[in-house]
Amino acid sequence: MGNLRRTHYVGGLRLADAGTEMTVAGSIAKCRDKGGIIFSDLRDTTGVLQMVFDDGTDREVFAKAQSLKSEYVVIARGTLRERDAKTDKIPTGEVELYVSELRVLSAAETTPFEIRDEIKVKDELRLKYRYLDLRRPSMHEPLVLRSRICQIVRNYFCDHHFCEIETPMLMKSTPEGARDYLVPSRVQPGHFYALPQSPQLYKQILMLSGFDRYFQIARCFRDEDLRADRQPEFTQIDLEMSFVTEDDVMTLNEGLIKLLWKEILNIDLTTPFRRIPWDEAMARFGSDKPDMRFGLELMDVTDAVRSSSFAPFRSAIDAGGSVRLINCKGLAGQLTRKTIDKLGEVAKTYGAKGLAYTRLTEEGETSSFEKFLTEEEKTALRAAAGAETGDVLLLVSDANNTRACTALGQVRLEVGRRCDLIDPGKFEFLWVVRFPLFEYSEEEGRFMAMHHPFTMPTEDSLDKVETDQAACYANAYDIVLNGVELGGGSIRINDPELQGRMFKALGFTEEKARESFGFLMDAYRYGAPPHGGMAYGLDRLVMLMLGRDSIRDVIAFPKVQNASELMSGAPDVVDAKQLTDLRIACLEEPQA
RNA sequence: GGCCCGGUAGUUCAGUUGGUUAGAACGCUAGCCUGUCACGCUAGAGGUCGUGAGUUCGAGCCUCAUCCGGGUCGCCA
Repeated sequence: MGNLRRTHYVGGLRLADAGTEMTVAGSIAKCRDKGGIIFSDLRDTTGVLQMVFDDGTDREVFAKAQSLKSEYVVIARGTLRERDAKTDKIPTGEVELYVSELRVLSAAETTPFEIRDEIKVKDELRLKYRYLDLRRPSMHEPLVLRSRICQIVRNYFCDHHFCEIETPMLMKSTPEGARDYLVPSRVQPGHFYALPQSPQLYKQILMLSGFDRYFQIARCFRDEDLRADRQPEFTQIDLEMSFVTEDDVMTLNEGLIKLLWKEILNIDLTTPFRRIPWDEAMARFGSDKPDMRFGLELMDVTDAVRSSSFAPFRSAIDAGGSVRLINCKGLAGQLTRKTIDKLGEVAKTYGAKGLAYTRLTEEGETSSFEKFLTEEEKTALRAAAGAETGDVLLLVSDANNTRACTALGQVRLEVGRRCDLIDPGKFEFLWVVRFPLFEYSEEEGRFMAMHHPFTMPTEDSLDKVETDQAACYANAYDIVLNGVELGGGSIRINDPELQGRMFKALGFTEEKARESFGFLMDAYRYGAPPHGGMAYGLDRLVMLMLGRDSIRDVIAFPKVQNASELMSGAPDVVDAKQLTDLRIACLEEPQA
């Protein structure tokens, strides 16, 4: 850099700074060589500034400017001045740097793709050259904002008497839950650590250690298949509090969300957020994370068609199931036969047998099932639905009520998207509360913990833990934003006797429980304050705040669908020696 | 593990019923241009059509397999 040292970042330079002598540094975003005058855009981490060279410029400097190409790294000194021709396309558009000294610090080969926001490039290529992709402002900004968000989170919790504590990344593998990433122990051959799926057990222990309030921005690992909003490693904002109720946890966290939205987006949110029991969320929206930005609520119309001979309804009702309906008000124009067929595919994807419909248009009505109904049933159904000309009724029947609701809930979302019912600028928060304590697993043939095995049952469920697991509810809560689960938590069991009953209800033998969670059960014997907490998916939080639709946009080096990282090429084979040290043999030859 | 979509210049894409020399835009290279900002003008270079096999006189196009990427169901306490 010679004698040049940066004095200014470019992003904040305005007309008021004109006349200032300064030195800036960054990369060349674009050159416009007009012959006698050269414009060159300089990009640093804060923004873009135009540099100018003309016949008043030192000849040697002008020659250097002619040689500039995209992505060359430079440092330049000059005087900031008002532009002759201003632009409002960039924030610094009223000023430019009239350069008197220029140094090329690093030349650059032609990049595999242009470093501009407007261009479309395949994800595969962008991820292989992630360092180039991250130079683009639209990829750069989310990470800068993510850092600010973390700072606000830290300050908020510290201000509220939380203690930030790091918990181990190498821990004991636990049953239940997601598949663990395993790490072999060299000093104890055949023994393995697991990477944490969450700091859950440690944070509960910290409450027993008397820290009263804990938080951590913690990396978590789950060896499961990826999605647009799921990465094998991700970050949680994790917190736990002693001597609190469900309400205390929710209120404190509403404060955090309100602060974040104000500081980052300058949006005033209204708190408290609404709270909806899980049963109601499922019945009205067919989801435990309902998107509340639009209506189209589900209705239970089982009674209207209870004696119907329509076979799908008949079999669902006879098996103790139900018939659910949404009335797509005034959408008959948009929901053509073809579109309804597509919606039927959606319903089937989520386990429904099909999607029944009635389309009421000016020209007449078409229905896939009403010919099987009596006039009375038809009238009752339409009355229940509040059906009018222009409406489309969509129905799912299933022996399993949750499945019926879930499938129709997904249809609801698809109708919302297709018919443009969702305002993308809206932020609709809610808490889903009173989750079921257990969930029946067809695969395991037993009840499993819906949240985790340390979740406190609700008062009215305490006596049913062993006897009626399907009717038990939990002091658990999820915070939901625009149809996405942002985070969740619960009040924990702090009574060893109740914890024992829970393990038993979950089908753990005494030995199995002891083997897996013995240290935790022991810890609770020495005095445990009542406590509860929650954890946010930080990546999803940042994604939603910035209006992105993939979690990858807010993670510096994300992994692709087969869990590899395309830039570095992880995972990769290792030396035979490394495996020998660990006493590990491969059952399958790795592919070259 | 299942289903759906995609892979053609550096990039994004087009490519007819299977037929001669595979096109466009942007980028790149060279030249010109003193107020551009998606700068403009002129010229030029640039292709194992993801990979392998098959059908055919002939394959970017059809068939099979395989690899890679995306979405999704299962899965994710």
